Amino acid sequence: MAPEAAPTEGELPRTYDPRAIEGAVTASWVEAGAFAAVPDPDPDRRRYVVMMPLPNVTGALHMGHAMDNVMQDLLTRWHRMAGDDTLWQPGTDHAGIATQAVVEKRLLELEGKTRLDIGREALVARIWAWKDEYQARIVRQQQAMGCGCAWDRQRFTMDPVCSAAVREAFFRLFQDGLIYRGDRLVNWDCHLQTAVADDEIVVETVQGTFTYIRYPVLDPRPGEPDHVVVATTRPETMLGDTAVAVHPAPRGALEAALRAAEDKLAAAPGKERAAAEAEVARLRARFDSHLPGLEALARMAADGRRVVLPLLERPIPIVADAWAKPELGSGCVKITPAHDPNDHEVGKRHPALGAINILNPDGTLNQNAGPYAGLDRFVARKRVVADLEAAGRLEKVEERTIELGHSDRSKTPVEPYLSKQWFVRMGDVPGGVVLGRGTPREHRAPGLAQAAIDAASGTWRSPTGRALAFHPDARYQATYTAWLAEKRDWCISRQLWWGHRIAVWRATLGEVADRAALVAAVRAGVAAGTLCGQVAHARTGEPLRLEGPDHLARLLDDPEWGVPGTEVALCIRDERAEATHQGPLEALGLARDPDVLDTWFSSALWPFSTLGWPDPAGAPTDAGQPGLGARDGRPSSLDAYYPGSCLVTGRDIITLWVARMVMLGLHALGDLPFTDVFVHANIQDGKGVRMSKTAGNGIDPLDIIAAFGADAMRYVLCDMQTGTQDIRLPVQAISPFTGKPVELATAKQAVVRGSKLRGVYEDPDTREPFDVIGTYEGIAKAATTSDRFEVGRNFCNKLWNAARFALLNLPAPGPSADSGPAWAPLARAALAAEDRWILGRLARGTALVTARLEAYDPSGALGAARELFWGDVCDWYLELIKPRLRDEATAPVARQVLAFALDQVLRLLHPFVPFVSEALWAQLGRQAPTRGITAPLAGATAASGGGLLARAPWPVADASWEDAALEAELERMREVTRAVRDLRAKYGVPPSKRLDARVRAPAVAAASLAGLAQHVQAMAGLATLEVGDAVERPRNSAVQVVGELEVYLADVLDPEKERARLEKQREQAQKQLAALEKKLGNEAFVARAPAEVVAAERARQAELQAQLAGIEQGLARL
RNA sequence: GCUCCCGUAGCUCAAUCAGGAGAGCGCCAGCCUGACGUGCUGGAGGUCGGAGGUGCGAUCCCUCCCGGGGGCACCA
Repeated sequence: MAPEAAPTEGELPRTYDPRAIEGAVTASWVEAGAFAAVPDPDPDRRRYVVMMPLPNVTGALHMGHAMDNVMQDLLTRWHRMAGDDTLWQPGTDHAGIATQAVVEKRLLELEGKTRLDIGREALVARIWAWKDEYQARIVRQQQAMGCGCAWDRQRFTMDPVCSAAVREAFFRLFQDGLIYRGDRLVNWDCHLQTAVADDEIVVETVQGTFTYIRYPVLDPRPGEPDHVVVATTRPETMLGDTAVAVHPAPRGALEAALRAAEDKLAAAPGKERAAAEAEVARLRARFDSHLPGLEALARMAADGRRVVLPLLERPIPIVADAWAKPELGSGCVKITPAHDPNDHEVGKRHPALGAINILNPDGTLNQNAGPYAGLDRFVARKRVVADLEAAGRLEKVEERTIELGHSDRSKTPVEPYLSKQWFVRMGDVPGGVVLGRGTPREHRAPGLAQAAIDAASGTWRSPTGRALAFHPDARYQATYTAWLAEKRDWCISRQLWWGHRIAVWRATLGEVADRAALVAAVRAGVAAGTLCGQVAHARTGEPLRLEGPDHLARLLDDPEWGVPGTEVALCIRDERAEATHQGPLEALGLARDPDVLDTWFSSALWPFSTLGWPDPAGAPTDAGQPGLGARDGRPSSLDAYYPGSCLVTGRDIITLWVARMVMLGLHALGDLPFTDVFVHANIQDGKGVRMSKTAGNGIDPLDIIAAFGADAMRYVLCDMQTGTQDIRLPVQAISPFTGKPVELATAKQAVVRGSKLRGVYEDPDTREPFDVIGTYEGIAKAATTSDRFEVGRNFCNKLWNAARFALLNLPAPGPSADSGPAWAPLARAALAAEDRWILGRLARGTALVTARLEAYDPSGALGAARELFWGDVCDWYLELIKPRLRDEATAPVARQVLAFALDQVLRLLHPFVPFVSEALWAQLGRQAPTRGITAPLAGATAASGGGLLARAPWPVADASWEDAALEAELERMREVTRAVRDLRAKYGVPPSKRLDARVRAPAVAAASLAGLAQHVQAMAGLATLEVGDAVERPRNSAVQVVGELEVYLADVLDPEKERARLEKQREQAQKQLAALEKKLGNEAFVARAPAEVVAAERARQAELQAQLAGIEQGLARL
């Protein structure tokens, strides 16, 4: 067919154009409900459940998310094809503090207003609008990537279904005494005015000061120091000091420190010696300079002596506590229990000290700061220092770099702040905790954290026999276990407006109008299971769980508890119960806690909140969504899809999220939410910085899809996913002003409205700002690109064209199809050698791809599929059958094998490149509706199990096609072909020139090669080929030695070139042989190496000797 | 400070149990070969970060050094 002829009906276009197929393929999936999860009534059907690591709605997805999503899609498509009842649950996360911060920031930037200006209701409404916008955008991105999620099950952590689960989980943990409210030092964000978790803090090195302050000793006696010196980076906190501490036994502690330093010096490698020596010297000097004073102070501490806090002139005690290290600073330390975590611990050891909070939530000082009340903490800091100096109490001020924790959300320094917060108890509890209460999987564990640690221990099994394991690299189990082992209680309250409001109503008894009515209400509620409660001790604040309907009544008669300061906290189970209880409780004087829950609390429930727990049948799903309850003989979604299978994520949320899902899944349902944690690589930008929404260095996958196609992007992501090695992705932005590419690794961040917005860069030519992640209104959005994705597009084009070639040779579709020969089973004997060979390769390739997927090795799996498709099918099989396809007598068998090979390749490639494979599959189905070798394959047509490739069965390797002898014969044929091609290239013979060749080979090899001679001729462009064990080398022929074979190519001899070429080969062979002979000449090697290694080396020696002999002969005949 | 990982071709990354170093891109040369120039054929290119050690044998195991990154903790 001439190129300019119009394509026949149904013929594929010449060039792969992703945009022409992606939309239609997506539509066909959606229309068929290809990814819907419908619980199978058969309890023995294998399930495969992946819960999407819910992206948060602060912004759009970048390449890092694309990697995460593609990995999940790869696994779920594969499992769906393999026949599993598969659910990939999509959804988004409200990301409490992050989203509120983004919206608040925008409010301030665009309208100059704060949340207090517009109020709680209006702010929350704006956040919902933001959420709607970004959730839609995220879904668009995921669908464009080809994500085969159960889209009709889309959930959001604050939707009614998930909210019901959050409320129930909180109620149950509260009821079990695993949630309590306590006085804790939290990390306080003064800007957002909320507590933030440890992992929401970024520590930055900043320039700071060390302020040394003198505290005069009250009534010093002769021989005693008249003051102590303490140092601090935050001088204003001295206003909250309640003591000064000194080590109780300074000499012993100093000696211990000196010994440690000396040990370190002894072990110090060269570079660290000088520093270690200096440290030892410094410590020795302290025995004279500091120790006497410290010992005096230790005695004074034991005596109950005091110092005077400057400025406020408050006497405070000297206490003895090992927290004060004689080897550091002055050896004394100020104790501020309300504003320093370590001091807080000291405070607990000396309860009489109390704690003085000097901060207001907004970071100004409160009335406890006396004359400094009302000042911002940074203003107060300066004034305190100035006043100390004026009072002569300032020893010195040092400039120093300090590590300062900043809130990741507001970027302002966090303050340790004493406040009441809600916590989940992570540690072991007396009697243990009940996991999966009321389920068939109910069992006990020492505590929540321990339960999660045990789950990954290797020996533990859940009641259903499941355990947790990390893939492909088990080392992340150590991260997980190490974090859990600390068993630090989890602060779950946030002082925000956006989130799940805690459903607890509280009051002190003093505030309760009618105790009898309260007792009655609690009795009724607890008995009905709609209320549970805790009381907090008036003095210690220690919580006590109410057990049984009458517990509160008894406590109120107890003089220890029945006092006005005792606080009662009641949790209302759900919204229906709230309708009953809220009014009466509030009338009694109880008020709802204003806090909301940490986002990770609702995220931790994701594997079952999405499935309708605790009541799938009653779950208030959205309009158009399927119900989650059991019906039509099918189990509920919860029963079908919990416990799940695999969690796919980057390593950064192993502790934040994975561990918490494990704990809360075990607590609620008694089983693991998944058994496999697949930790994939993170995508880094060109500078090696991990892409993240907050860093603003993300790249929009839609840009890459627009430029190269979704399949190309997926191909490259899969190919990059090797182990857990992070991947650098150099990216250019296309300037919206000049159209020129801008290398982002070197581009300047732009300053817009006085601040550096994340993800906004400056055009190097126009100096105008552009935005690469598309978050900012009014800033031009730049498309991004990276040439790393070209290989993906090239691969897809190759696949497209190979399929196109096959389809051009298969019967045309449509009414004329019946003119072609019908499908018929093929006997092995009817197949040509290359047919049997490719069937063997397909079997081997299928097994290899499957094995690599099972090993969580997407790159290996894709590599195997690519090698099979490109290396075997395209480079050899298609070329080998071209002559047969031109001959109607031999074409039908070749066509049938070709259709089968294409079928198998498309199935194997589908999880990697779903769009192009699905499009080609449709065309293959039209032209070869029945496919197979000995029997028709399942899943090829609508009649045999559904027309979509996404739902077609995964190939099963048929090892009976593997034939080692045949493979060896074909391999010899390929080697001879390559030898001829190599000679042609070396001698510059144009491919169009037909040559005469001879091969001398031992009889057996010669016989098999002769049977394949026509292939060598065709593939190497030969006019004639003579093979035998006695063929003569023609005069003037070049020679190539291939193992025991010698290939002669006539009429190309240029003696000088030939000599040079052979000499080079000889040199190489000699070099290798010499190394080998040296090895074999080593008696120790022969004696001590394994026999099979020695034998292999001997065989290789023989081979090299034969080759060398052939080369020598060739040289001799020149 | 503790701890983990990484360093292999110009680039981005592989290499199972220690036994002849690979892929893709890029580069060089040739090719308008009956689907594909987003292609085909051939080729060059590596002191496996450095130095020691153990082994018959080290890219691989051990120690130290250099360089890069992550996690945890702490800072009077």
